[in-house]
Amino acid sequence: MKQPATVIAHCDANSFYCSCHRVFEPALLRMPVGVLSNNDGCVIARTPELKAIGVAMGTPFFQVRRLMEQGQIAIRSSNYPLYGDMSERFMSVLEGFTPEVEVYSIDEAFLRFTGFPVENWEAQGRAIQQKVGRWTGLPIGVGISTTKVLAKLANYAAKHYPATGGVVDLTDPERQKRLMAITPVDELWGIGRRLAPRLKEQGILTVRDFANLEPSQAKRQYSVTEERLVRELRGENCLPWDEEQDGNKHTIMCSRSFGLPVSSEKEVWEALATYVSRACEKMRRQGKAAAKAQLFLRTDPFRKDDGQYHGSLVLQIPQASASTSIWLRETHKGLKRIFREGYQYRKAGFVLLDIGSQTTEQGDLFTVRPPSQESSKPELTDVLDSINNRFGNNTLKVAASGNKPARWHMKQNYLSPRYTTQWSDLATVRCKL
DNA sequence: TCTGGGGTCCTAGGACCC
DNA sequence: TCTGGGGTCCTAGGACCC
Repeated sequence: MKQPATVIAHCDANSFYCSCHRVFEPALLRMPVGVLSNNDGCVIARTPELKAIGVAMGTPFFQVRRLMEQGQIAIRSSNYPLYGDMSERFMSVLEGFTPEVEVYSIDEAFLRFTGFPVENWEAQGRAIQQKVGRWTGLPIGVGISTTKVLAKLANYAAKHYPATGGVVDLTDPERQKRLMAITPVDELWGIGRRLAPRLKEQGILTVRDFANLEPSQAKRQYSVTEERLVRELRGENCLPWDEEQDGNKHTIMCSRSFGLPVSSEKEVWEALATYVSRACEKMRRQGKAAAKAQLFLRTDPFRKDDGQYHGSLVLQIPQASASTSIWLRETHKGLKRIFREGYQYRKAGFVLLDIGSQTTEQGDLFTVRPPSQESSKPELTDVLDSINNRFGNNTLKVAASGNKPARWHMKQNYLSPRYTTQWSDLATVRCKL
C-alpha cells in the first residue's frame, strides 16, 4: 500500500476523570464510577459500566445517590488538580512519539507524523496505547488517518467496536468509506444536537451521506464549518494545525454556581472578587494581559417561580493589564451598575477578553501615569503569585474574597486526595514481607 | 432541597465611513 | 416624488466542542 505523506493520530483517554481516580483507587476498577460537576450538582463523567446501567450525562446527583449509598456505584467530586497533573503526564508520553503534538483538550491530543517511515500504523497505535498505559495507568483510544476529522472518526470506531482493542488505522480510503457508511451522522465531530435533526430531515443519515455533499453546497446550506468538515472527510486537510493553542487563549473565564442562593451584593462581590483574582492569576501565568473583560451574574433558571435576572457588562481599561487590583476595582464599579436588589442569585463570573501578549501591549496616548504607580503593581502581584506557587493556592488572597465559610462556596462532599500535586495527599503503599 | 465550567468559531445586523 | 453601493468594524447570539 502506498504510504501517505502525513498521518494524523488522535488519542484520548477513556472516561478520563473516572480513569484518574481508578489509577489511585484500584478498587474502583471493579465498579461503575461517576464524577460530579462542581457543587456536586450532576454527573459529568462516567465509566462504560455506569453508562450501561442507564446513567446519562448530566444526571442530577440526587437521582443516583441511592445507588451510591447501596454500594452499587462509586461517586467522586471533581478533582481538577489531579486531572490537570495526569493530563500533563499523558501529553508528555505522547511527545515521545513525535515532535508535533497538538493538545486539544485535557484528555485529547492530535499527533502528526510527517515523513515517518512507519510500516504498520496499527502497530504504532498500539505502541502508543501501551506506553501511555504503562507510564500513566490511563486507558486510551487511538484513531489514525490523514486528517483530523478522519482521525477522530477512527477513534470513534476504536471506542465503539471492542474488537478493535481501542486502536483503528483508517488510512485506507476503502476502509474509510465502509466506516462512514455505517456511522450515523450525529456521531461526527462537529455535528451537534441542532444540526443533526436538520440533516436527517434532508435525508442525510450517515457520515457517508454527509461526505457526499458538494463542499459548495454544504457551505450554502449550512456554513463554512460544515464545508470544511466535508473536505476533511474527503481527505483534504483544512483545519489548522495549532500546537501553540494552549498558550494563546483569547479568553480566560472564571465562573461558578453558588453552593446556595445568594441575595446580598456583599456576598456576590466576595464571590466575584475570588473569580477576578483567579482569572488574573491564570493570565499572569501565561504572561498575558487584557484591556477588556466582562462580568455577569444571574439567578437560577431552573427555579421558574422565582424572579429571573441576568446582568452583564463589558469593562474596558485604557491599557492592557494583568493586575488583580486594577481588575478588582473595575469589577467592583461594574457590579454596582448591574446588581439588582430582590433576586436570589445562583451564579456569577468574570471573563478576560481579547487577551494579548503583555510584552506587545499598546501604550495609551492620552494617559500619563506616574511611573511609580505602574511599577509597584506588578511587583505586588509577582510576590502574591510566587508565595501561592510555593505554599499552595490561596495562601495569600485578596481581602475582598472574604475569609469565612460563605453561602456561595462550592459543595464538594466526595472529594478525593490530590495524590500527585500535594505532599500531604501522597498515596501510601503498604506491602507484606 | 438537589441541574458544571471553560473554551472556539461563525453569522447577522447595526454603526459608521467614503 | 426623490434618497447608492460597498466596505469595515463591532457585538450579540448561536452552535459546537470537551
